[in-house]
Amino acid sequence: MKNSVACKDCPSRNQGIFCAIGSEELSEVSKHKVSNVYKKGQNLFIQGNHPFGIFCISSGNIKVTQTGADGKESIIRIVKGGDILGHRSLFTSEHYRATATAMEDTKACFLDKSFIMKTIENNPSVSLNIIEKLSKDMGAAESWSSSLHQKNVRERLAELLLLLKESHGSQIEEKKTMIDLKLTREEMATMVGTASETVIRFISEFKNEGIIEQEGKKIVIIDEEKLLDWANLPY
Amino acid sequence: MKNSVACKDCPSRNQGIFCAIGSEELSEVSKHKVSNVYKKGQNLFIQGNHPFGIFCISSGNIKVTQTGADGKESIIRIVKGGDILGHRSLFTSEHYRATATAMEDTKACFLDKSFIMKTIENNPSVSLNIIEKLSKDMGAAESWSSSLHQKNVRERLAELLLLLKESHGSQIEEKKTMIDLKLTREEMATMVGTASETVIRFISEFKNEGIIEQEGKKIVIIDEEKLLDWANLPY
DNA sequence: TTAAAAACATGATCTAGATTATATTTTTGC
DNA sequence: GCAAAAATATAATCTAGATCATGTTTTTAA
Repeated sequence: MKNSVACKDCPSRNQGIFCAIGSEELSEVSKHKVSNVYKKGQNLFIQGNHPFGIFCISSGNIKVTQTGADGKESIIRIVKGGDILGHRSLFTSEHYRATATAMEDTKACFLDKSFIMKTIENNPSVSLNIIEKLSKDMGAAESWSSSLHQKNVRERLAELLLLLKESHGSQIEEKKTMIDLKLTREEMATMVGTASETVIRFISEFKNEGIIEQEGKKIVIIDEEKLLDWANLPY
Repeated sequence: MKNSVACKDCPSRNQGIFCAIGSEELSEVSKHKVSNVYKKGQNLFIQGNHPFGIFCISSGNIKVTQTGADGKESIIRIVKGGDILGHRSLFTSEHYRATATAMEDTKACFLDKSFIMKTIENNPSVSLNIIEKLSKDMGAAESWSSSLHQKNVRERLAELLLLLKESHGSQIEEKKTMIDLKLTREEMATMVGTASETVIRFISEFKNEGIIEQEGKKIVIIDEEKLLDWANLPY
């Protein structure tokens, strides 16, 4: 409860699902929330556990991973400040299907189920925002799924970099956009569905071809055009 | 408008998102709906078009396909009677990302956007049902996506048959469940992400091993245990 | 600061499954 | 009812990318 900031002063306030509710209602949310800080590597929730509410991320990036039968991990989503987390399992009354891990030090607030449900029922704007968010995520998941079918690794990797640019990019100078995420090649491999060696190989190729460069642990896109070509996107 | 049945008499009434609303409100829905019949092969909507409302399927199966840059098609979902269709694109105000095609003669009702939005705002139960549905679909999409990463074709095909059994299975006798869908090997291939020849091969193997058999165009699962083994599911 | 552990890099092999080819069976339209 | 088209079947070859191996660099922790 230290580190606690009122919702109205949350850095992510106007991106979240509560962006359109009135200030009295927002202070209700504020009263009910429990703030928390997660260190890099800490889990917000674990696959198989029971959900009791949702998380509102105020800052930091969180990776959502699914572990298969053989223990292999896949990153299925990366969630950033302003997003909500854990809603899917909450609304289906299932156990968590995935594990959420802080990729860096992260601030998140927790809201319990009954309060969330009450808020949804009383605020159509909140439920519409949730519907919209789920719909967007669903579209992204399905598109990505068909990319997995139809594209080879190089194309998928190019597409991944473009998607990360959209979601986590920040322009650092004319024509240079940095992806604000520290991802290992191994982690990218689980997102693209390949071996880490293969990702290493293609990332090196992209670097040699002047498409990207490395700024410490972060990737900078310097030739988006070529990347778009390589990604072989429809429409 | 022939073939039109009141919502309260719809065969799919109690599975849909309107299952919990009052009878006066349901007759409102009934008044606003436009009923339609689609012949096998007809499209309900096409990738790239603009959505104006949602479809409530009263009977029949519909495949939702995405066409990639090279023109290759992938089936990303199969929707059956009782489900809604086209909501995702409607709520994100995007163009349709996929094409919906009747797999057999199908009855569907259309509800326009403004009416849907009004109904959601006035009926928390409807919005909760939509949230729940989207959450379920999202979970399925993400699980499947990580299966695509982590499993080989044989495992994925086994998993697909089990998923179709859940969604479209009907028990025809002790230990025999028929999948009520006429799918070609080619179509299964696009769902699993392989070549049709590969699906043909493995389906033949499953038949030889006494795991499945064919009833006309439909597949019957006769040894679910073995299929579960092969699918290599987690938990 | 320095030793151990991750992460990155690159080459050599190997294999699941794509592709190509050919034949048979089933379905469809006229 | 029959010809054409689509779907199924099976075998032979080929390749993208997995796996294995070995070395270097970077990060971490003590």
